[in-house]
Amino acid sequence: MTKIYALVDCNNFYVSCERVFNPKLNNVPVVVLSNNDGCVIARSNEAKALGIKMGTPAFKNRDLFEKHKVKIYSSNYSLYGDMSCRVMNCLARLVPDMEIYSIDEAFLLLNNLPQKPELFARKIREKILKWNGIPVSIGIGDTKTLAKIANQFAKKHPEYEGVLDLTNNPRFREYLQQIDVGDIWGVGRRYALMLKSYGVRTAWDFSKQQKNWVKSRMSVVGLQILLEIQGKPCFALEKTPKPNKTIISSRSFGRGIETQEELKEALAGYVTRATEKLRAQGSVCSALTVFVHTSKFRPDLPQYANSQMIKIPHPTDYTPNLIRHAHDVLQKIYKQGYVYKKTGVMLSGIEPKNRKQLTFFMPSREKERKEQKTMSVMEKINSRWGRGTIKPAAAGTNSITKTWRMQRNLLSPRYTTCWSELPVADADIIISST
DNA sequence: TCTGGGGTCCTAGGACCC
DNA sequence: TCTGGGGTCCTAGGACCC
Repeated sequence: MTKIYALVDCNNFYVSCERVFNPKLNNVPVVVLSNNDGCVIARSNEAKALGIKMGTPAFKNRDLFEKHKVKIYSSNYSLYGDMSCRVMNCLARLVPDMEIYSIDEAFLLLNNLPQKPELFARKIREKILKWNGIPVSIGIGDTKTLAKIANQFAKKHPEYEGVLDLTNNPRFREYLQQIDVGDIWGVGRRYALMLKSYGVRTAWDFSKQQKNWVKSRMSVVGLQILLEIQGKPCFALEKTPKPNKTIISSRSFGRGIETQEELKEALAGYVTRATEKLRAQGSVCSALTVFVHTSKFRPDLPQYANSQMIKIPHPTDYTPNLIRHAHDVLQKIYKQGYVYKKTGVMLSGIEPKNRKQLTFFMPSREKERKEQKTMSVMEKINSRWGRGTIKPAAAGTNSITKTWRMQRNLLSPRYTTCWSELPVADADIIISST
Protein backbone atom coordinates (compact mmCIF):
# COMPACT_ATOMS: atom_id res chain seq x y z
CA MET A 1 0.00 0.00 0.00
CA THR A 2 1.28 3.46 -0.77
CA LYS A 3 2.08 5.53 2.23
CA ILE A 4 0.85 9.02 2.93
CA TYR A 5 3.35 11.31 4.61
CA ALA A 6 2.59 14.48 6.49
CA LEU A 7 5.03 17.11 7.70
CA VAL A 8 3.95 19.08 10.75
CA ASP A 9 5.96 22.27 11.13
CA CYS A 10 5.55 24.75 13.97
CA ASN A 11 5.17 28.25 12.57
CA ASN A 12 7.99 30.63 13.54
CA PHE A 13 8.56 28.26 16.41
CA TYR A 14 10.74 30.25 18.82
CA VAL A 15 8.61 33.35 18.37
CA SER A 16 5.47 31.29 18.91
CA CYS A 17 6.91 29.94 22.17
CA GLU A 18 7.55 33.47 23.42
CA ARG A 19 4.03 34.47 22.46
CA VAL A 20 2.38 31.66 24.42
CA PHE A 21 3.53 33.30 27.64
CA ASN A 22 3.39 36.89 26.53
CA PRO A 23 0.28 37.72 24.49
CA LYS A 24 1.45 41.30 24.07
CA LEU A 25 3.75 39.91 21.40
CA ASN A 26 0.82 38.93 19.18
CA ASN A 27 0.44 40.94 15.97
CA VAL A 28 3.68 42.86 16.46
CA PRO A 29 7.10 42.17 14.93
CA VAL A 30 9.15 39.82 17.12
CA VAL A 31 12.57 38.27 16.54
CA VAL A 32 14.66 35.76 18.46
CA LEU A 33 18.45 36.00 18.33
CA SER A 34 21.09 33.27 18.29
CA ASN A 35 23.52 32.70 21.14
CA ASN A 36 25.49 35.79 22.08
CA ASP A 37 22.56 37.75 20.69
CA GLY A 38 24.37 37.49 17.38
CA CYS A 39 22.02 36.69 14.48
CA VAL A 40 18.31 36.65 13.82
CA ILE A 41 17.19 32.99 13.93
CA ALA A 42 13.41 33.34 14.21
CA ARG A 43 11.01 35.99 12.98
CA SER A 44 7.30 36.58 13.35
CA ASN A 45 5.38 37.15 10.11
CA GLU A 46 5.34 40.87 10.93
CA ALA A 47 9.12 40.85 11.23
CA LYS A 48 9.46 38.97 7.93
CA ALA A 49 7.25 41.58 6.29
CA LEU A 50 9.65 44.31 7.43
CA GLY A 51 12.37 42.62 5.39
CA ILE A 52 14.36 41.29 8.33
CA LYS A 53 16.28 38.38 6.88
CA MET A 54 16.99 35.03 8.48
CA GLY A 55 20.51 34.69 9.80
CA THR A 56 21.45 38.34 9.48
CA PRO A 57 23.48 39.85 12.33
CA ALA A 58 21.41 41.72 14.89
CA PHE A 59 23.54 44.86 14.74
CA LYS A 60 22.91 45.24 11.03
CA ASN A 61 19.16 45.27 11.69
CA ARG A 62 19.37 47.81 14.50
CA ASP A 63 17.76 50.62 12.55
CA LEU A 64 14.85 48.44 11.46
CA PHE A 65 14.41 47.18 15.01
CA GLU A 66 14.25 50.67 16.42
CA LYS A 67 12.09 52.16 13.73
CA HIS A 68 9.42 49.47 13.96
CA LYS A 69 9.70 48.78 17.69
CA VAL A 70 10.58 45.16 17.05
CA LYS A 71 10.46 43.00 20.19
CA ILE A 72 13.80 41.22 20.53
CA TYR A 73 14.59 38.09 22.53
CA SER A 74 17.72 36.07 23.31
CA SER A 75 17.16 32.41 22.53
CA ASN A 76 15.71 30.55 25.48
CA TYR A 77 16.44 26.92 24.71
CA SER A 78 15.10 25.62 28.03
CA LEU A 79 11.72 27.02 27.06
CA TYR A 80 11.80 25.97 23.38
CA GLY A 81 13.02 22.47 24.18
CA ASP A 82 10.27 21.94 26.70
CA MET A 83 7.57 23.34 24.41
CA SER A 84 8.84 21.09 21.64
CA CYS A 85 8.44 18.03 23.90
CA ARG A 86 4.88 19.04 24.65
CA VAL A 87 3.97 19.42 20.98
CA MET A 88 5.63 16.09 20.09
CA ASN A 89 3.86 14.30 22.94
CA CYS A 90 0.54 15.60 21.63
CA LEU A 91 1.30 14.32 18.15
CA ALA A 92 2.29 10.95 19.56
CA ARG A 93 -1.13 10.69 21.17
CA LEU A 94 -2.85 11.42 17.87
CA VAL A 95 -0.96 9.15 15.45
CA PRO A 96 0.86 5.82 15.87
CA ASP A 97 3.69 6.46 13.40
CA MET A 98 5.78 9.58 13.71
CA GLU A 99 9.35 10.75 13.39
CA ILE A 100 10.62 13.74 15.32
CA TYR A 101 12.69 15.45 12.66
CA SER A 102 13.84 18.59 14.44
CA ILE A 103 12.93 20.78 17.37
CA ASP A 104 9.92 22.12 15.47
CA GLU A 105 9.10 19.48 12.82
CA ALA A 106 7.70 15.97 12.74
CA PHE A 107 6.80 13.57 9.95
CA LEU A 108 3.66 11.47 10.37
CA LEU A 109 2.14 8.58 8.46
CA LEU A 110 -1.52 9.22 7.68
CA ASN A 111 -2.63 5.79 6.51
CA ASN A 112 -5.70 3.87 7.61
CA LEU A 113 -7.56 6.90 8.86
CA PRO A 114 -11.30 6.89 9.34
CA GLN A 115 -11.42 10.15 7.42
CA LYS A 116 -9.66 12.06 4.66
CA PRO A 117 -6.04 12.93 5.53
CA GLU A 118 -6.69 16.61 5.04
CA LEU A 119 -9.56 16.62 7.49
CA PHE A 120 -7.54 14.70 10.02
CA ALA A 121 -4.65 17.13 9.59
CA ARG A 122 -6.97 20.03 10.34
CA LYS A 123 -7.96 18.37 13.60
CA ILE A 124 -4.32 17.84 14.55
CA ARG A 125 -3.71 21.48 13.90
CA GLU A 126 -6.62 22.58 16.07
CA LYS A 127 -5.55 20.37 18.95
CA ILE A 128 -1.92 21.48 18.96
CA LEU A 129 -3.06 25.08 19.00
CA LYS A 130 -5.57 24.50 21.77
CA TRP A 131 -3.38 22.32 23.99
CA ASN A 132 -0.06 24.10 23.49
CA GLY A 133 -0.80 27.47 21.99
CA ILE A 134 1.52 26.74 19.07
CA PRO A 135 0.27 27.27 15.49
CA VAL A 136 1.45 24.63 13.02
CA SER A 137 1.28 24.04 9.26
CA ILE A 138 0.80 20.60 7.76
CA GLY A 139 1.79 19.43 4.29
CA ILE A 140 0.72 16.06 2.93
CA GLY A 141 2.31 14.10 0.08
CA ASP A 142 3.29 10.69 -1.28
CA THR A 143 6.86 11.13 -0.03
CA LYS A 144 8.60 13.14 2.66
CA THR A 145 9.98 15.50 0.03
CA LEU A 146 6.52 16.16 -1.38
CA ALA A 147 5.10 16.65 2.13
CA LYS A 148 7.81 19.25 2.66
CA ILE A 149 6.77 21.04 -0.51
CA ALA A 150 3.10 20.91 0.44
CA ASN A 151 4.05 22.40 3.77
CA GLN A 152 5.57 25.46 2.12
CA PHE A 153 2.20 26.33 0.60
CA ALA A 154 0.31 25.53 3.79
CA LYS A 155 2.57 27.88 5.72
CA LYS A 156 2.85 30.77 3.30
CA HIS A 157 -0.62 31.17 1.86
CA PRO A 158 -3.44 31.91 4.30
CA GLU A 159 -6.07 30.52 1.90
CA TYR A 160 -5.01 26.96 2.75
CA GLU A 161 -5.67 27.58 6.45
CA GLY A 162 -2.55 25.69 7.44
CA VAL A 163 -3.05 22.44 5.51
CA LEU A 164 -2.35 21.33 1.94
CA ASP A 165 -2.69 17.80 0.57
CA LEU A 166 -0.70 17.11 -2.61
CA THR A 167 -1.72 13.45 -2.94
CA ASN A 168 -4.01 12.90 -5.93
CA ASN A 169 -4.10 16.63 -6.33
CA PRO A 170 -5.31 17.74 -9.78
CA ARG A 171 -3.15 20.87 -9.55
CA PHE A 172 0.01 18.93 -8.65
CA ARG A 173 1.92 20.21 -11.68
CA GLU A 174 0.96 23.82 -10.98
CA TYR A 175 2.21 23.56 -7.41
CA LEU A 176 5.55 22.08 -8.42
CA GLN A 177 5.99 24.78 -11.03
CA GLN A 178 5.75 27.40 -8.29
CA ILE A 179 8.52 25.90 -6.17
CA ASP A 180 12.02 27.23 -6.85
CA VAL A 181 14.42 24.35 -7.36
CA GLY A 182 16.51 25.64 -4.44
CA ASP A 183 13.52 25.29 -2.12
CA ILE A 184 13.42 21.52 -2.57
CA TRP A 185 14.45 19.71 0.60
CA GLY A 186 18.06 18.63 0.09
CA VAL A 187 18.86 21.05 -2.74
CA GLY A 188 21.02 23.77 -1.27
CA ARG A 189 22.53 26.91 -2.70
CA ARG A 190 25.31 25.23 -4.65
CA TYR A 191 23.13 22.65 -6.35
CA ALA A 192 20.45 25.25 -7.06
CA LEU A 193 23.02 27.40 -8.89
CA MET A 194 24.26 24.40 -10.85
CA LEU A 195 20.75 23.28 -11.80
CA LYS A 196 19.70 26.76 -12.87
CA SER A 197 22.75 27.03 -15.10
CA TYR A 198 21.19 24.12 -17.04
CA GLY A 199 17.79 25.80 -17.11
CA VAL A 200 16.31 23.68 -14.33
CA ARG A 201 14.46 26.33 -12.37
CA THR A 202 11.50 24.78 -10.61
CA ALA A 203 10.66 21.58 -8.76
CA TRP A 204 8.63 20.60 -11.83
CA ASP A 205 11.64 21.08 -14.14
CA PHE A 206 13.72 18.99 -11.78
CA SER A 207 11.16 16.18 -11.69
CA LYS A 208 11.57 15.80 -15.48
CA GLN A 209 15.35 15.22 -15.43
CA GLN A 210 17.06 11.93 -16.28
CA LYS A 211 18.20 9.77 -13.39
CA ASN A 212 21.76 9.39 -14.68
CA TRP A 213 22.12 13.08 -15.33
CA VAL A 214 21.07 13.91 -11.79
CA LYS A 215 23.15 11.15 -10.20
CA SER A 216 26.32 12.15 -12.00
CA ARG A 217 26.00 15.74 -10.79
CA MET A 218 24.42 15.36 -7.37
CA SER A 219 25.46 11.85 -6.23
CA VAL A 220 23.01 9.22 -5.07
CA VAL A 221 21.41 11.69 -2.69
CA GLY A 222 20.35 13.82 -5.64
CA LEU A 223 18.93 10.74 -7.31
CA GLN A 224 16.88 9.99 -4.22
CA ILE A 225 15.52 13.52 -4.19
CA LEU A 226 14.52 13.14 -7.84
CA LEU A 227 12.66 9.90 -7.17
CA GLU A 228 10.95 11.40 -4.15
CA ILE A 229 9.73 14.36 -6.20
CA GLN A 230 8.36 11.83 -8.67
CA GLY A 231 6.38 10.25 -5.86
CA LYS A 232 8.62 7.23 -5.22
CA PRO A 233 9.61 7.11 -1.56
CA CYS A 234 13.34 6.80 -0.79
CA PHE A 235 13.42 8.32 2.68
CA ALA A 236 11.62 6.14 5.19
CA LEU A 237 9.97 7.30 8.36
CA GLU A 238 12.45 6.80 11.20
CA LYS A 239 10.37 6.08 14.23
CA THR A 240 13.19 5.48 16.68
CA PRO A 241 15.92 8.08 16.89
CA LYS A 242 19.39 6.78 16.14
CA PRO A 243 22.16 7.61 18.59
CA ASN A 244 24.42 10.43 17.43
CA LYS A 245 27.69 9.49 15.73
CA THR A 246 29.34 12.71 16.75
CA ILE A 247 28.61 15.03 19.65
CA ILE A 248 29.77 18.63 19.56
CA SER A 249 29.78 21.21 22.26
CA SER A 250 31.08 24.68 21.56
CA ARG A 251 30.28 28.33 22.11
CA SER A 252 31.50 31.68 21.00
CA PHE A 253 32.67 33.83 23.87
CA GLY A 254 30.93 36.98 24.99
CA ARG A 255 34.37 38.63 24.68
CA GLY A 256 37.64 37.56 23.16
CA ILE A 257 39.92 35.61 25.47
CA GLU A 258 43.66 35.24 25.31
CA THR A 259 44.98 33.00 28.06
CA GLN A 260 45.25 29.25 27.90
CA GLU A 261 43.84 29.07 31.42
CA GLU A 262 40.54 30.59 30.35
CA LEU A 263 40.35 28.39 27.25
CA LYS A 264 40.95 25.33 29.44
CA GLU A 265 38.14 26.36 31.71
CA ALA A 266 35.71 26.90 28.85
CA LEU A 267 36.73 23.65 27.23
CA ALA A 268 36.21 21.71 30.46
CA GLY A 269 32.66 23.03 30.56
CA TYR A 270 32.01 21.93 26.97
CA VAL A 271 33.48 18.48 27.57
CA THR A 272 31.23 18.18 30.61
CA ARG A 273 28.19 19.03 28.50
CA ALA A 274 29.21 16.74 25.63
CA THR A 275 29.80 13.78 27.93
CA GLU A 276 26.39 14.33 29.53
CA LYS A 277 24.88 13.87 26.08
CA LEU A 278 27.14 10.89 25.46
CA ARG A 279 25.98 9.12 28.62
CA ALA A 280 22.37 10.09 28.00
CA GLN A 281 22.41 8.01 24.82
CA GLY A 282 24.26 5.15 26.50
CA SER A 283 27.45 5.51 24.48
CA VAL A 284 31.18 5.75 24.93
CA CYS A 285 33.61 7.52 22.60
CA SER A 286 37.07 6.65 21.33
CA ALA A 287 38.18 9.95 19.82
CA LEU A 288 38.07 13.60 20.70
CA THR A 289 38.74 16.72 18.63
CA VAL A 290 39.47 20.15 20.05
CA PHE A 291 39.29 23.29 17.96
CA VAL A 292 40.02 26.94 18.60
CA HIS A 293 39.72 30.01 16.43
CA THR A 294 39.90 33.75 16.47
CA SER A 295 37.13 35.98 15.10
CA LYS A 296 37.05 36.06 11.31
CA PHE A 297 35.07 39.27 11.56
CA ARG A 298 38.09 41.06 13.01
CA PRO A 299 40.52 41.16 10.08
CA ASP A 300 42.37 43.88 11.99
CA LEU A 301 43.53 41.25 14.51
CA PRO A 302 45.93 38.38 13.78
CA GLN A 303 43.98 35.28 12.70
CA TYR A 304 44.50 31.73 13.83
CA ALA A 305 42.42 28.57 13.64
CA ASN A 306 43.42 25.04 14.42
CA SER A 307 42.02 21.71 15.43
CA GLN A 308 43.41 18.36 16.36
CA MET A 309 42.00 14.93 17.03
CA ILE A 310 43.29 12.27 19.37
CA LYS A 311 42.30 8.66 19.70
CA ILE A 312 41.43 7.52 23.16
CA PRO A 313 42.87 4.08 23.92
CA HIS A 314 39.94 2.86 26.01
CA PRO A 315 36.50 4.03 24.87
CA THR A 316 35.01 5.97 27.75
CA ASP A 317 32.24 8.27 28.93
CA TYR A 318 34.13 9.43 32.02
CA THR A 319 34.17 13.21 32.11
CA PRO A 320 37.43 13.81 34.02
CA ASN A 321 39.37 11.56 31.62
CA LEU A 322 38.03 13.35 28.60
CA ILE A 323 38.72 16.75 30.12
CA ARG A 324 42.32 15.68 30.63
CA HIS A 325 42.59 14.57 27.00
CA ALA A 326 40.99 17.79 25.77
CA HIS A 327 43.45 19.85 27.80
CA ASP A 328 46.35 17.87 26.34
CA VAL A 329 45.18 18.64 22.82
CA LEU A 330 44.61 22.29 23.64
CA GLN A 331 48.16 22.49 24.92
CA LYS A 332 49.36 21.42 21.47
CA ILE A 333 47.29 23.82 19.39
CA TYR A 334 47.20 26.84 21.66
CA LYS A 335 49.33 29.75 20.55
CA GLN A 336 49.98 32.84 22.54
CA GLY A 337 49.27 36.28 21.17
CA TYR A 338 45.84 35.71 19.69
CA VAL A 339 42.40 36.82 20.78
CA TYR A 340 40.25 33.68 20.71
CA LYS A 341 36.55 33.91 19.99
CA LYS A 342 35.56 30.30 20.12
CA THR A 343 36.62 26.89 21.23
CA GLY A 344 34.86 23.56 21.29
CA VAL A 345 35.09 19.83 21.46
CA MET A 346 33.79 17.02 19.29
CA LEU A 347 33.41 13.46 20.51
CA SER A 348 33.55 10.75 17.84
CA GLY A 349 34.21 7.05 17.45
CA ILE A 350 30.96 6.65 19.33
CA GLU A 351 29.67 3.17 20.11
CA PRO A 352 27.16 1.67 22.51
CA LYS A 353 28.58 1.34 25.99
CA ASN A 354 27.39 -2.24 26.46
CA ARG A 355 29.08 -3.38 23.26
CA LYS A 356 32.37 -1.60 23.53
CA GLN A 357 35.51 -3.27 22.24
CA LEU A 358 37.62 -4.81 24.94
CA THR A 359 41.34 -4.21 24.81
CA PHE A 360 44.16 -5.90 26.59
CA PHE A 361 45.14 -2.83 28.58
CA MET A 362 41.70 -1.92 29.78
CA PRO A 363 41.49 -0.10 33.09
CA SER A 364 40.62 -2.50 35.88
CA ARG A 365 37.03 -3.40 36.55
CA GLU A 366 37.35 -1.83 39.96
CA LYS A 367 38.45 1.50 38.55
CA GLU A 368 35.71 1.47 35.98
CA ARG A 369 33.08 0.79 38.61
CA LYS A 370 34.29 3.76 40.63
CA GLU A 371 34.19 6.04 37.60
CA GLN A 372 30.71 4.91 36.75
CA LYS A 373 29.52 5.52 40.27
CA THR A 374 31.00 9.01 40.32
CA MET A 375 29.24 9.92 37.07
CA SER A 376 25.94 8.51 38.16
CA VAL A 377 26.00 10.43 41.44
CA MET A 378 26.87 13.61 39.58
CA GLU A 379 24.04 12.97 37.16
CA LYS A 380 21.54 12.37 39.94
CA ILE A 381 22.44 15.57 41.76
CA ASN A 382 22.23 17.61 38.59
CA SER A 383 18.91 16.17 37.50
CA ARG A 384 17.49 16.81 40.97
CA TRP A 385 18.87 20.30 41.50
CA GLY A 386 19.46 21.55 37.97
CA ARG A 387 22.25 21.26 35.45
CA GLY A 388 25.61 22.48 36.69
CA THR A 389 24.81 22.13 40.39
CA ILE A 390 27.96 20.09 40.62
CA LYS A 391 30.60 19.96 37.91
CA PRO A 392 34.32 19.33 37.56
CA ALA A 393 36.38 22.06 39.19
CA ALA A 394 38.23 22.43 35.89
CA ALA A 395 35.10 23.97 34.40
CA GLY A 396 35.59 26.96 36.66
CA THR A 397 33.54 28.73 39.24
CA ASN A 398 30.70 30.98 38.27
CA SER A 399 32.40 34.14 39.37
CA ILE A 400 35.32 33.53 37.04
CA THR A 401 33.44 32.22 34.03
CA LYS A 402 30.96 35.04 34.13
CA THR A 403 33.29 37.41 32.38
CA TRP A 404 33.51 35.47 29.09
CA ARG A 405 30.21 33.65 29.10
CA MET A 406 27.93 34.34 26.19
CA GLN A 407 25.68 37.37 26.08
CA ARG A 408 21.97 36.77 26.59
CA ASN A 409 20.75 40.17 27.56
CA LEU A 410 17.18 39.83 26.38
CA LEU A 411 16.20 36.49 27.83
CA SER A 412 12.62 35.60 28.71
CA PRO A 413 11.95 33.53 31.86
CA ARG A 414 12.12 29.72 31.80
CA TYR A 415 8.35 29.63 32.24
CA THR A 416 7.94 25.86 32.11
CA THR A 417 11.17 24.36 33.44
CA CYS A 418 12.11 26.40 36.51
CA TRP A 419 9.97 26.76 39.62
CA SER A 420 11.17 30.24 40.42
CA GLU A 421 10.37 31.48 36.92
CA LEU A 422 6.81 30.19 36.57
CA PRO A 423 4.47 32.77 35.08
CA VAL A 424 2.41 34.44 37.78
CA ALA A 425 -1.27 34.95 37.08
CA ASP A 426 -2.45 38.35 38.16
CA ALA A 427 -5.34 37.85 40.62
CA ASP A 428 -7.20 40.93 39.34
CA ILE A 429 -7.14 39.61 35.79
CA ILE A 430 -8.39 36.19 36.83
CA ILE A 431 -11.28 37.67 38.79
CA SER A 432 -12.29 40.09 36.10
CA SER A 433 -12.25 37.43 33.41
CA THR A 434 -14.39 34.91 35.28
C1' DT B 1 31.37 47.44 19.92
C1' DC B 2 28.14 43.41 18.10
C1' DT B 3 28.15 37.95 13.00
C1' DG B 4 24.99 30.69 16.43
C1' DG B 5 25.32 25.78 17.32
C1' DG B 6 24.82 20.99 16.19
C1' DG B 7 24.22 17.46 13.12
C1' DT B 8 24.23 13.88 8.57
C1' DC B 9 25.83 11.72 4.37
C1' DC B 10 28.77 11.12 0.17
C1' DT B 11 32.99 11.10 -2.51
C1' DA B 12 37.75 11.27 -3.80
C1' DG B 13 42.13 10.14 -2.77
C1' DG B 14 45.89 8.29 0.00
C1' DA B 15 47.81 4.46 2.72
C1' DC B 16 48.24 -0.08 2.95
C1' DC B 17 47.76 -5.00 1.81
C1' DC B 18 48.15 -9.16 -1.10
C1' DT C 1 65.27 -2.68 -17.68
C1' DC C 2 60.61 -4.12 -16.83
C1' DT C 3 57.04 -1.44 -12.40
C1' DG C 4 49.75 -4.71 -12.14
C1' DG C 5 45.47 -4.88 -10.38
C1' DG C 6 42.19 -5.17 -7.00
C1' DG C 7 40.59 -4.60 -2.53
C1' DT C 8 39.80 -2.24 2.20
C1' DC C 9 40.06 1.34 5.43
C1' DC C 10 40.47 6.00 6.81
C1' DT C 11 40.23 10.93 6.37
C1' DA C 12 39.33 15.52 4.64
C1' DG C 13 36.34 18.25 2.43
C1' DG C 14 32.02 19.42 0.39
C1' DA C 15 27.18 19.49 0.31
C1' DC C 16 23.14 19.60 2.87
C1' DC C 17 19.71 20.12 7.04
C1' DC C 18 17.37 22.65 11.18
